[in-house]
Amino acid sequence: MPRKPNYDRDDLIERARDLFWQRGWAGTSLKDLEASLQMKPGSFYAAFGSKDALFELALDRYAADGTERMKTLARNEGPLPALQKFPCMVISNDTAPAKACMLSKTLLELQAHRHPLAQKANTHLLKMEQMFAELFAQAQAAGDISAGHNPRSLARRYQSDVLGLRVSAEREGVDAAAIAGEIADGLARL
Amino acid sequence: MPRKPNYDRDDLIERARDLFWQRGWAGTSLKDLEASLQMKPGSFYAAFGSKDALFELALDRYAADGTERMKTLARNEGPLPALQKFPCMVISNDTAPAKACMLSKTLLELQAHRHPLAQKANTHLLKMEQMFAELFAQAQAAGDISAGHNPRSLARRYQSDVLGLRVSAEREGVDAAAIAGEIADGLARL
DNA sequence: GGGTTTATTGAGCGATCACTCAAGTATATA
DNA sequence: TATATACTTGAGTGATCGCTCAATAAACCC
Repeated sequence: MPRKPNYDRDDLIERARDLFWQRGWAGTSLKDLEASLQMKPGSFYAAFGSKDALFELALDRYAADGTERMKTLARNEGPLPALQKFPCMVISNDTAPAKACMLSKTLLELQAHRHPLAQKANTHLLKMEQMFAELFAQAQAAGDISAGHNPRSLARRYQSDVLGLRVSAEREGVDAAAIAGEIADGLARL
Repeated sequence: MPRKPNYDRDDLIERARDLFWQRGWAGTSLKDLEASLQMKPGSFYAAFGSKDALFELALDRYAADGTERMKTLARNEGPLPALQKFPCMVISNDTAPAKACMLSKTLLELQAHRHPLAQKANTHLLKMEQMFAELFAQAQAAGDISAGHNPRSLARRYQSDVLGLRVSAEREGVDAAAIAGEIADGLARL
């Protein structure tokens, strides 16, 4: 004999992700969340338990979306073209709340406090790196990249470059698209 | 007929820089600063005016130190070796409060709020980029790097890579030294 | 040493933080 | 329709935020 909530939970998590992604953990207050999610404190805490718990859901959602976008790209265009297009893609989305990666923002903000969410971000970054490594291995198997390289090393460097690109894209007066192009060109020469 | 302060202002700024660098703007409270600087609120505000004002001094100090370290390196070893050794240097300093760049941390944390300190970080990053461009131009003039490249483009890419490296160095389980080595190797092939 | 000037102290300011809970409201089943 | 079971509301919690200021202490000039 229950009563259904009058909101879409996934939609709320998505809106929370956008807020947290853009403003960070400390930079997003419950007042901000209440305004964006159109929820009063009581509903908020009944639905999510705490600000941290919602942030974790948002982080999981962010990582899952990123992984899925990359895998879709690889399925449609092949491993190497996907790796080449991904950098440009992540900084070109003007509707996204930020250019920088939410995982790296979370890591940089909370790592010093040894906050569990920083550990969570760390884990997601590692999974992303492993996905990149698989794509590099597939590109090697397809003969698109020389087999002499270690896929895990390539992935480590690639991810580092993309994180740098996305920090640079957050700056003003920097042609991030040019950097993305250089990263793509670099992959073609491997 | 004044009374001298019983502290060394530069030393206080340095300690504040370390705190802000490690914990970020929102992550560093006045209580933290009071404890680290050994100052009561009254003295703190008499000396610095506000938390933001001290953060700005700390940011200026951080940028000046980084610039000086790089210029010293270039004076002692030449432009190209300096550019090659810098990435390894910034992530190897175990006494530093953090691996990541304070300017990029500040940018990522405060850019969304259009906080003046984010603009300040932006400006410092641009000056650093210009310094890198000068070093690339000098390396080209010395014949160490092919003259075909645009020094400003090289600097833009180099800085992006170093920022990415320093984010990666903040993670656990990532061999950042290996990435630094790859960046250095890449410069040798230009 | 007296007088002036400045540094230091620390209790406490209003605002905001994340969060709670009792009361009220809507929806399902019986 | 009656009742049980959620969900929603919003005033209000203690804690902490950045910061103020009147009182006190110390160092300088004469």
